[in-house]
Amino acid sequence: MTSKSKRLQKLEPARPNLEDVARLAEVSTATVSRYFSAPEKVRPLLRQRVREAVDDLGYTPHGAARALASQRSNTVGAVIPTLDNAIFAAVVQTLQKELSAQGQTLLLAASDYDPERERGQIENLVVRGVDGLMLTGEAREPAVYELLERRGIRHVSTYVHHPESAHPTIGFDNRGAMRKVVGYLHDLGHRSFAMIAGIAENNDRASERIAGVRLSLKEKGLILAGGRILEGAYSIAAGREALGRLMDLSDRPTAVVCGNDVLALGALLEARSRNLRVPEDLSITGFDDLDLAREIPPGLTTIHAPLEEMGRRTAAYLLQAELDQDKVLHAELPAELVVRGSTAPPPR
Amino acid sequence: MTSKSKRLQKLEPARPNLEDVARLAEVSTATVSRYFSAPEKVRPLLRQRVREAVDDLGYTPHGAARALASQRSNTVGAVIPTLDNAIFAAVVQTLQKELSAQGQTLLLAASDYDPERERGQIENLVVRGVDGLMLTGEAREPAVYELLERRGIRHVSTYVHHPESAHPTIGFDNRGAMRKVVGYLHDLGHRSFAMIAGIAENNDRASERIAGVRLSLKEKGLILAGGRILEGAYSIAAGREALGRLMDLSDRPTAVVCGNDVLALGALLEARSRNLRVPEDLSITGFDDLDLAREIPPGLTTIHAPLEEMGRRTAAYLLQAELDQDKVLHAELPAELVVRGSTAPPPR
DNA sequence: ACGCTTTATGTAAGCGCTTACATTATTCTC
DNA sequence: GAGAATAATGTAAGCGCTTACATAAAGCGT
Repeated sequence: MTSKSKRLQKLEPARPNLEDVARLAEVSTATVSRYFSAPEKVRPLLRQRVREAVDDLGYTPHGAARALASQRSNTVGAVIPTLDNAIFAAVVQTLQKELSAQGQTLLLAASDYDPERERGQIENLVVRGVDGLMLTGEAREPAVYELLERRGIRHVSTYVHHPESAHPTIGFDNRGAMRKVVGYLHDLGHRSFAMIAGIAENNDRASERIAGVRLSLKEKGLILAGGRILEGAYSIAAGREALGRLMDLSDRPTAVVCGNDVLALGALLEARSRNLRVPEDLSITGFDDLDLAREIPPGLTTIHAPLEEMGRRTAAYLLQAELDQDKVLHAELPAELVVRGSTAPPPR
Repeated sequence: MTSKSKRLQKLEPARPNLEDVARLAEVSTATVSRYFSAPEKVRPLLRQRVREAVDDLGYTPHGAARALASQRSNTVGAVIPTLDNAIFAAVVQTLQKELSAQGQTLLLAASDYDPERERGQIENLVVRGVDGLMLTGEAREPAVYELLERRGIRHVSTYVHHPESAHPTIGFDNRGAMRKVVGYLHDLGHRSFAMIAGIAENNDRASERIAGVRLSLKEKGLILAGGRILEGAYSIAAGREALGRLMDLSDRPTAVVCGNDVLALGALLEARSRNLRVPEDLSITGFDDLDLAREIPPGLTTIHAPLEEMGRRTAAYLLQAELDQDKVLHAELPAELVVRGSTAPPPR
């Protein structure tokens, strides 16, 4: 008497379910279920019958029902700031591939660098029942981590390495990497520095990079004055504009350290359009090592961010069967300096 | 007597469910359910009680249960070739934003330009119960569309405009756009053309772009000989290499039409490193209009692909409540020629 | 205050699957 | 070939929610 049985079958070809398959194959629903989740447990003869019934009916399992009954979603979430930046796109790309190779699916959300929105996205993914969650950076309210822990959802902060943190991290040492950059430039003889940074607010990677530059300059007895550290969105235009402002200073820096390759690229292009020679007149460095860094003349000296490896490790961690309960994962991936043509000793 | 009730509550803080909330708030489960899906239907007093119970227990709805009971997942899927290419990343980014503004979540999959894998990804998303699906291009086996139709899953092919197709499309006219490019170059006086294309196999966008160039040259009485059309992966390196080969030809082209901006960028860089002047010695065009196209000197003449609009329209279409049953959507978005510095009349 | 409509709440039947446990068939062991 | 051990099935109880429908409460016109 349900609305379903009332109508003629021809009018309602209703999505077939496990029971329909079971009936047609003359087995129980349990067997059909096993056919999908553990085929080796069902006798070849029945396996064959089930297979035929499935094909006949065009049956497809119902993911939500499966998730509800089994309490597993085979779904992993990722919250990144934006896909507009290749470094996030690359990691998501790898993550997606690895997950999909293991029969998992990726739920993706972008926060646009807004902590409120990020929190909403995370909560949403929790509701969707993700089994694991990749986060970008580690700076967020404790309440968020509490939720994740209460629900027992495995999670990991990426793009950072915080060995002392209570939450797992997979990434690299942003400060340390900038130290390498500054050390290298200092060794070349540079004493007049400036930095074009990403926007530090709500972005621990950006602020750690700034801190890295600040601190290592300090160690060398140098100070990064207020006007010599400019923050901008990660865009070529922002890089251009910032370099323009630095070059308009009466006391021009000889080395400009950029928070990422996109800013550095903007700086490079602006320098060129001002007829400044890079690296003879001015050294410029980036961070990330995008494809373009290698290709664009004169080649951008930068830090190589191990994006693929990060994606792979993240996938592996989130899918790992057993977790060492007493030890929080802190995987440090190497972020090495790649010297190319955009750096040289300062002009006399 | 279930394993749950056997244990002490302290040992098992078990995820609270609707019933727990209902009990604590002294209302029925239906009311709690309504509190979430239609709060205006529950009296303020009860609303308050429910809210408190939810907070007290730290309750979070269970997405799979919800999806199962309501037969809606509030989830939309997208299958793209790869995120490594900014044009897909940009659309996914917009799509994600728009969906998330409507309380929907994005399930993402990448096919790596492999039809088999794409099919698997689509099937997987269907199992996951996506309410809608964004596809890239339109070339795929009929069986895939049949599945989608049988399950009543709304879907749309993007990056193409095929007004005659039985499946909805939202995109631009790849052939027509290339016509504009060729027409423009021809008007400038070019008669010797070459093309650096993306790999056409399994990629209707790439092959339509090739066809567009071929056909419009033909209309002008010109032929694109075999050796003058090179296919390569969408990478700077491939663009470089291809331009190198073209320039090694005895009969060099004066205009090189590229299948996308990345290839064009490679071509541009290679030209520069060969001391060829662009556009004086050689005109180069791209397709997509990435940020970089505007920034890189001398500025890349290219086709502007309306990526944001495509993402927005796709989201709108997939979320639309009612669909006009008798009319298949074919939204053509404008793909205009953007003239910049990389093109000029051919050298004498 | 009375019936009538409108609005708010509760009851309970599923949604389609998984899986513990019971039952039955098969394979060994000697 | 009997009995034990093992493997293959089946039975049925949920998983946590939504929603049609029944019921109760509130509002309203006169």
